[in-house]
Amino acid sequence: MEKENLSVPSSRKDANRNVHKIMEAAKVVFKEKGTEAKIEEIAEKAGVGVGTIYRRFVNKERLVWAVGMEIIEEIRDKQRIDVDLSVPADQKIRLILDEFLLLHHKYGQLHEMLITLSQDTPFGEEIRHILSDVLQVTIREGQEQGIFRNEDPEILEAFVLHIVNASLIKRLRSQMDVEDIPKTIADFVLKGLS
Amino acid sequence: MEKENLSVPSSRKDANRNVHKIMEAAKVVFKEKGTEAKIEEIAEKAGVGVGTIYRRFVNKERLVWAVGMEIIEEIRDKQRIDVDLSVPADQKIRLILDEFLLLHHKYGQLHEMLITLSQDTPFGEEIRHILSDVLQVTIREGQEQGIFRNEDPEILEAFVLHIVNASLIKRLRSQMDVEDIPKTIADFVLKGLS
Amino acid sequence: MEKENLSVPSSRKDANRNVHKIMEAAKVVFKEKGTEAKIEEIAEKAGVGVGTIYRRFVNKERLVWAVGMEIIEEIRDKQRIDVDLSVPADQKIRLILDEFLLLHHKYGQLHEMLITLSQDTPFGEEIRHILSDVLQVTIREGQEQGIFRNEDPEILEAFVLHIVNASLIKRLRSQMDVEDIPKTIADFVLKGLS
Amino acid sequence: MEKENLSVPSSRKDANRNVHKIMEAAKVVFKEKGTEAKIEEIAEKAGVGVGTIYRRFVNKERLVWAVGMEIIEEIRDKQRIDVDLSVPADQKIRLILDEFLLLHHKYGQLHEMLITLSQDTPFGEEIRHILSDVLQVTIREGQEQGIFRNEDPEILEAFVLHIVNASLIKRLRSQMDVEDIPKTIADFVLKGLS
DNA sequence: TATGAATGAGGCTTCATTCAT
DNA sequence: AATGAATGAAGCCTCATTCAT
Repeated sequence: MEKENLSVPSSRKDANRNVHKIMEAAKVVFKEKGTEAKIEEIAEKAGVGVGTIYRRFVNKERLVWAVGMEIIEEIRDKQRIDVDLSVPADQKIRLILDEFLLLHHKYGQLHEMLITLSQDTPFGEEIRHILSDVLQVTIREGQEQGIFRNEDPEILEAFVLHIVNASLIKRLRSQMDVEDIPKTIADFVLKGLS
Repeated sequence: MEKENLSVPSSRKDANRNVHKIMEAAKVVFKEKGTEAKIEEIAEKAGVGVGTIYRRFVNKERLVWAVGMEIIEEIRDKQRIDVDLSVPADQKIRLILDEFLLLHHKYGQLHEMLITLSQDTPFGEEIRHILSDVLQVTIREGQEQGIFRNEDPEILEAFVLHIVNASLIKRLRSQMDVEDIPKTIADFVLKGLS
Repeated sequence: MEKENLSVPSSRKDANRNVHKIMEAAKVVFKEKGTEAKIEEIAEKAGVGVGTIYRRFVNKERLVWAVGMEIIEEIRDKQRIDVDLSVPADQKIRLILDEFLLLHHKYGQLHEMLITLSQDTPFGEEIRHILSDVLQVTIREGQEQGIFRNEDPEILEAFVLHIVNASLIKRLRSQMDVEDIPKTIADFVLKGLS
Repeated sequence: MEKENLSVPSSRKDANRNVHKIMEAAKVVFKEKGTEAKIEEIAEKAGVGVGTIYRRFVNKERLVWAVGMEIIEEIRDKQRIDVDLSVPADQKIRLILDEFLLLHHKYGQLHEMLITLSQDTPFGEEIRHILSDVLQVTIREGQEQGIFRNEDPEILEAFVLHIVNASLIKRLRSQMDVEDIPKTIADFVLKGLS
């Protein structure tokens, strides 16, 4: 599915500048309040009128999707870099998880939004695919290297993806130093994979 | 915190029958739609007027809590039985996870509700405590038996609890037979613990 | 209009005892909250069920009327005693005002209720008549004694009645000692009459 | 307290036109039904949607305040003109009372609303102050001119203010010609002051 | 007859979406 | 094209009144 289906395209530069402002504002507000965030608040933070949002995004749902997709892509881009390194698969998993955790720190509530999106919407397939891609490649790599067990990579990937979750992190934060969390999670995941 | 804080108590049979009908309807509707469920819909499904719900539950939030607590207790009761068996700790973990998964199958969206509840409400502490109790005992048991590694039991328990999650299960359902899910999850968890 | 029109009559003693309990409770609650008072609160204070109130008083309005009428009659009875004394009319007015103020102290918000009742309901005529009766007699007396001016007694009486008002008293309370209020009001009224 | 606290300000012409329409409609409806008036009815009479009212007035209470304040100010403005005339204090009182009575005729139930407002809300102080201001100045003037007695002006003012009351006027209307009411009230008040 | 649980119309308020400027 | 004011359906909750026990 193309980006054009999410935000209405325009040839004007200022219009596209607005789309960008709206997306940035939406990220900030969705991060704090999740899908409950009000359109008006996003408009205010973006410095545009609500009407402008509706000119660019057919409805609230589409804006949510658009924001979700952008983050997904941000995630993928970072992971791509990790996956191209020449280190053992378990090292890569650690790196990928680190990226994930950074993004969680950055996007808060948005993670939940993505999970919901990936389940309930027509974009689900797309989102799942993007997120899975890099992880599965790495898992297969690990299996070939004999580091990971021979379970279906898709399934292992589902576990990994699921573990890197805002609510788990929140929970762990109350029980350990924040900087230890990535290692702890990676340890658990890698044991699960082995 | 006492149950009386959740539903207004009454000595009358008919009143309590209605409380029961409301709770059952709420479970069904919450299962489908989560906290977004409308009071009117619950009332209709319960076969009572909205006023009846408000007579027994101060507001919607309290009804959510009440339903949550009841499920939590249902979970605990089942787990208690497992934990008293004389089998190795890893066996118990498998059993406990089986129970969990059955309940997830039964309660759907309600799981998300519980997670949210356990984070944001005054009942959180209580809920976390109930859910943790049995698991931690078993984890400690496993550590004494030398089956599980010596990480802080609270942290291990957080992982286990987190993995048994509606969205993971939903995801796995699209990739494997439903009856295989419990074993797959248990395998992953037990590896993570070992 | 007869009392029977207000509370449904009953031959049973316990029923009449309930009417009494309800009326007393209603007075207390109306005093505090005015007509906004909830039936359930009155029932609770009376120690009866709401159903019992509705058995005796067709609806809330009738209960309000009944309470109003009873107070009106209490007022009249006290005034009757004053008016039969053999003192000059201005003395009597002072005494009558004293009674009024005592009742205001006793009944608070109910005074406003009576005012409203006397204007908007079929009982208005009756209430006005009872309240006016004694005052007008005294005013006429004063006019015959040459103490009061010869304005229409009904009109003078309207002024007197109006001045003895909960909100005025409340206001004065913030500016003078409570025990001085009756005299201050009486002074003003008597000047107005002279 | 500033007007901005009552209605949300806006620089747009159409918005302010609506605020005006809402206030006018509210005056009319409050006049008839007092605070019990329904928001929907006001919206309908104003020819706007309910949402429009809520865009400008945080809640119903604020709308009541806003209407109250506007009337209070209308009263004060008229009184200011009277008080600046060079006539004896008793003449001024007559004029001020005339204004009051005109406004009562115009605003009906709203008078009760103002009384309640001046007692129970954060605006009370402000309202009392505005209403008192002019009257007290005139009373003091009369005392200096030897026309009024030397009672505390605040107290005398309380009486005057209290007498000019919707319910008294309503009552008098049933007993005399409407055009005679102002004189009758003024006569009584001035006697009370002398 | 007395009880209090049940009812549901009706009120307040919110917010995604539309539309006039 | 951009704005933000306007809209109104829809949700939560209250409470006078009814009705089953």
